[in-house]
Amino acid sequence: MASDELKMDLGRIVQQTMPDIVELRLREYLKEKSFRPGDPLPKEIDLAESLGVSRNVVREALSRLRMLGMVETRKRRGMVLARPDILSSFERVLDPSIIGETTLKDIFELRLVLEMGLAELIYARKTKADVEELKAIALKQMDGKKGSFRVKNEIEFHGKLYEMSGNDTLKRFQNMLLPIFDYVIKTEPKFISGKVSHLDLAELLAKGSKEEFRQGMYEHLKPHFDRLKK
Amino acid sequence: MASDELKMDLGRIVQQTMPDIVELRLREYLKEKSFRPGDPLPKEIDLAESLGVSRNVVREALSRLRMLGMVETRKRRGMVLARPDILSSFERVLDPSIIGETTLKDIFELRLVLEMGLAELIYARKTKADVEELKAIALKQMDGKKGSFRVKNEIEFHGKLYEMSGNDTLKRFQNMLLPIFDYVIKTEPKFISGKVSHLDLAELLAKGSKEEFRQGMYEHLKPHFDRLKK
DNA sequence: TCTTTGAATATGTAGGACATAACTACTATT
DNA sequence: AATAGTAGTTATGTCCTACATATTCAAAGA
Repeated sequence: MASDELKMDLGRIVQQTMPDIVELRLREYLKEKSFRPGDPLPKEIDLAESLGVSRNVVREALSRLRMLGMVETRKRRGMVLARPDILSSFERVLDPSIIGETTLKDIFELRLVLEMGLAELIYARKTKADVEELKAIALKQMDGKKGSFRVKNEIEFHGKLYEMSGNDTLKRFQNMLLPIFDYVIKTEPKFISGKVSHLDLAELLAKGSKEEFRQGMYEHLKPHFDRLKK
Repeated sequence: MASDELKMDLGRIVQQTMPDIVELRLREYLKEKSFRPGDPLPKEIDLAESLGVSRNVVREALSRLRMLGMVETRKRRGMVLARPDILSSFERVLDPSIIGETTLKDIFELRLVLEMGLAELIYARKTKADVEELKAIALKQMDGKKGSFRVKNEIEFHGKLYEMSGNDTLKRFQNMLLPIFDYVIKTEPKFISGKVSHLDLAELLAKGSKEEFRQGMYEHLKPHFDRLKK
């Protein structure tokens, strides 16, 4: 029996299957020929013949590209290159119960980094209406007692901050990271919150400087920062 | 002829193909039964029979999951649930020539946000050796004249910063965003650099506070921040 | 000119066949 | 008895054929 160490050192010989290869070749092909979204692709049979594989194999590869949103197919008309949504592929894989411990930690840290850097975009784009809305969200929290409400409100508040960044991709990204945070929070011994509340942050955003706001955010997230390991 | 706007508003009715449905059902199935990495999956024929579809359809769906690294298959032994690498799926889709203009801009902004927030992790984990190495990289730049070297050195410097974050996922993420930045830079009228140089940043990191470093980073990236649109 | 009808075509799905690798159990050899 | 070799079994990998279905295109009809 091979030791785990040996396994680690040598790695596993992963034999490429035909669909793997075809997927790669197709990707190269699209890049080489600099296909643009909307351009039509050769039909399956031609691809199969050119590559010297069965139509089955080509279809498996195409199925992958279709999943990623790179190609769209319609009957009779054939296939066209499409513009993939970069986040939807990400979403498929983001399952906290499958992701490893280390990656989970990395992603949680990523959130901290994002929220500290977010101040730049927020201060470049925030409007009065935004700040008012944020304040309203923060105020709602004062009434809420139940834990489930707290979590929901937490998400709403921070979500609003991302929204204020004016960066849609970022906002969506945060949105799909939520289950991860949720998972991490749940595995924490207890819910710890920093000295700076949501309302404090909203006030800072209304009247304070970018640096003051960031400092406030740091304090708000401090319990998490304190747990960062060297 | 339908206008592009109308198309955008209504979206296209995308008819779900069988592999689409099967992929979804399999994903649900794995979640419901709370499969863990290493657990064996039923064999293809059984899946096909249970779902009432041909083995072909099941294989297309499985091929997708295999691509994402969610399942691994070995002959005779069957399939097992695996731990997907969350970034590899991302990588497949990150082609600047295909991604839309807006998303491209969003991603570039994401970089700015990351580098501003990165200070937190860097200051929590940096070592003397790291700082020295960073300084060495910054010094190399002084000699270089050619543009290609400048870009390479630029990447090396910022890459080192991500590395110092001690967050592997983040570092890899940055690495795969590089082609995007490259693309954005190339479409810029000219290469503009801020007042604060790499060497300045390295010095700040050695002697300055976290806030000073972040301020330096802001100045370094200032040309980009100035171009942020409301 | 507009509508309708039908043929043509590329993808979608099914099902069967066989190759191949890997596991099992058994056999033979020292 | 321990090891090496052998044959059989099994699930995946690949190929092939057939047909359904949607969509386009063009010809026929009003």
